[in-house]
Amino acid sequence: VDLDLTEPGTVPKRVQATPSWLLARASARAHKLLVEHLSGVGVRPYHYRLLATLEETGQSSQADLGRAAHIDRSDVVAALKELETAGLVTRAPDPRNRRRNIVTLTPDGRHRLSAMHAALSAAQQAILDPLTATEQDELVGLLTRLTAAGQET
Amino acid sequence: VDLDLTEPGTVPKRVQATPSWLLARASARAHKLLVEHLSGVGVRPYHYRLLATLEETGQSSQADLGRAAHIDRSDVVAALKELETAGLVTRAPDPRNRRRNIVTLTPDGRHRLSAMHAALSAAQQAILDPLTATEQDELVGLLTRLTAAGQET
DNA sequence: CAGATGTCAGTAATACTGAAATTG
DNA sequence: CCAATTTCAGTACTACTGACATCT
Repeated sequence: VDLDLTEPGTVPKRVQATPSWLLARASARAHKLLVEHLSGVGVRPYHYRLLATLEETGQSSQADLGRAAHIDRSDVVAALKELETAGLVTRAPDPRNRRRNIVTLTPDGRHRLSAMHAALSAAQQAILDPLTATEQDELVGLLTRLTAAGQET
Repeated sequence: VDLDLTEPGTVPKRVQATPSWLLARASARAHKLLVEHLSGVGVRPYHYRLLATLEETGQSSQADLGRAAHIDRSDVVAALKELETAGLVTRAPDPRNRRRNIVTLTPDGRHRLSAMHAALSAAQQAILDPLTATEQDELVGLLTRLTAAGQET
């Protein structure tokens, strides 16, 4: 490919230093690295977020899962269907509230989660690699403040 | 069972502080704000990048435009078609190289660009609003280093 | 011939909207 | 009736791939 979207210098001057552009580029790079690392374990970011949420909170309904993992309920359906096909989770109707599905991590799903955690860590290291340890902490702090502010709106 | 969505800690602990997650959230928020501001002027980010590039570099071919604006040439085709329909640019075959189309900003396009520049500025201010001036500079600096490092991958 | 260009069709992934059916 | 849940269908934006015809 002759088009390198991570290269910063050729974009219009009015765009070049804008936070929206820098965030888009940094996020695209991070996402690419994350997808690459997770694909080695056979999952996408959506899958991992759902599985990690499930591991942390135990059984839960799809709606609760989606809220906790920050994934829209309609997207949860599709991702969960794939995870069920892959044998990483099971879904069963909740006898106490028959609108709900109880989603449960299978032993195999729990097993493979450790490899996913490792892949996540490796991806984060690759993402932050160009920065010093101090800069990494600064960036995480600033981004945390920025995203915390966007949570209510 | 009931999860509070307004609290910032709803995502799994393993994901919560990861740069990939923070960058994704921050970028999504920035993109949303940018789209909202630009939609007031009737364009999407792709359109603006192309128009701003055209204004800066003057006439150019679609391939050159795409490289300068960091947009794939196949996506340039679609966006340019929309801009031509809207009367913001014109396309004419290059007599000196008949593979190429020469893309030119129309007077109307040039006129409406100033409103787009204003929309871009407003979006950036909204994006950085939760941070102090010092933090804003820090963030831009860190993101610039991060994206500059992704050049060769 | 290789290589650039414009074009089209299609896909991937995140994110979101609207609506329907079921249940509480 | 109203609200929550699951599900499906569809859209928006970015990003990318493969292919093809044309032209240098």
